[in-house]
Amino acid sequence: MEAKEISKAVIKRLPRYYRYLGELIEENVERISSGDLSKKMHVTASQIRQDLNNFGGFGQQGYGYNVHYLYMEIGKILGLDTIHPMIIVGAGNLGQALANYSDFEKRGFRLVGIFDVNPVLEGISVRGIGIQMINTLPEFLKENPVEIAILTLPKHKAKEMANVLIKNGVKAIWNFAHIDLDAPEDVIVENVHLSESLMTLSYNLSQYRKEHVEEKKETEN
Amino acid sequence: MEAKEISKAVIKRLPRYYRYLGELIEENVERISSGDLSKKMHVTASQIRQDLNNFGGFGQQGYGYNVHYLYMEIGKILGLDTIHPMIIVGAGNLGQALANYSDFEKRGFRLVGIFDVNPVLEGISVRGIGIQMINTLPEFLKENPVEIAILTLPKHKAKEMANVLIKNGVKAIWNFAHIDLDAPEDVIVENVHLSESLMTLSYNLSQYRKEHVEEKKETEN
DNA sequence: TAGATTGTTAATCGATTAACAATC
DNA sequence: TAGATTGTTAATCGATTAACAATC
Repeated sequence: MEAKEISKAVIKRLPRYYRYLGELIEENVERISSGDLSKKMHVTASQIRQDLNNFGGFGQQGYGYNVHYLYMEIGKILGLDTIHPMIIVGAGNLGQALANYSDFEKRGFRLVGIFDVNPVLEGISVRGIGIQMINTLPEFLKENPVEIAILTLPKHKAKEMANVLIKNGVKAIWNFAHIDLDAPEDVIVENVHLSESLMTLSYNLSQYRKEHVEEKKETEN
Repeated sequence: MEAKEISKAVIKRLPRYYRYLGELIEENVERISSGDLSKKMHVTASQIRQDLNNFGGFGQQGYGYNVHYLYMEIGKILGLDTIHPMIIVGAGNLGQALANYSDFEKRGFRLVGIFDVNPVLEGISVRGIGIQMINTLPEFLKENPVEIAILTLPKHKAKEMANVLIKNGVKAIWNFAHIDLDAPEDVIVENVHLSESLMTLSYNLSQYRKEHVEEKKETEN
């Protein structure tokens, strides 16, 4: 049985399904059809059924999908049924903001350490976790199982520290630095490039304006 | 002359080209061919040429692309040649982290106000800008031109405030709240759903493990 | 001019949507 | 059983890659 590769596009949509299903649970909705869900989410029913069927038949003909069951199943697919020990590397504003993000904990992402290069920050406690100096990191990784490292260091330091993380067995890096890390293929890298997101917004803004300056031309047609 | 719609996929790649070109400028590289750039960026040369030709012929046969010229042109396409006045709505950890992000300023994104609902924060200054109470926002928007609002409020407050922003003429929302805003089509919304990004990482991590637990099966083939 | 490399058309590949038989 | 809705195959659409003539 070949492990059929699931496309990145599908995977990116899973968390959004998960979110909507969570909301439906809060509203005490017990079942939903792909048709109804598609209206809520502004996607096609076909896409929902195709996406889900990559992972198995979660629905039932004539009935639809059981909301709670589907929620749990997608949770499992996303790996939210296990605890993921996590460290933050870079305790600046963004690092600290993420440390304070209690939602992650709920989903099994457990913060176990915070590290920085700046001695001024040493010992300062964020959400009960003291900031440690980065030279203690290799030892820490030997003694504590860590799956995910959140990399919130400025870009000139990020590349170097990424290598330390990888060398010491971290299996995934959530990268907020504005660089492309070149990690071996057994290390997962997920990038959050905020400035690129803002530029995309800026593009759309500029584009919209251009189109509407040209509204006069439309009247000629 | 019809305004041919440019695909979202292309637009998302533009900031990355921009970033690599910026690096090339720092390395004093004057020109580059699509072939060489493709190796650096791990994409196909074909894609680079196709992408760029959506916006015009920036290169020259037999020569390649002038790095500085292309950098400037992509900057213009992304709207980085103009100033975008910007406010932050939600002065929690993330809001403050973004306020402290000096890189945005360099690209023309100028922070002109910070707002929150929490009276404890009133008057506290972040990067020289005092946090204001959110009820002063409509008046502020009347007196100050604001293009972009960064929405870093918890989700239950975010929807409501998004409506206030839209009603008062904000043209774009950079949304960090875990909800889908339904804005009119003349308001640009760019979402940064951090928890969804982390779930994608978690999926890839779990998936990788599953595949490598099954490595034993591979030996049977 | 000859060599290099673009701009662009054509071919391929993958993702989305539509359709419908299977089935609860 | 009849109606509803899935799971899945087939059709369409769009994006990526390959190829090459145009041209610097």
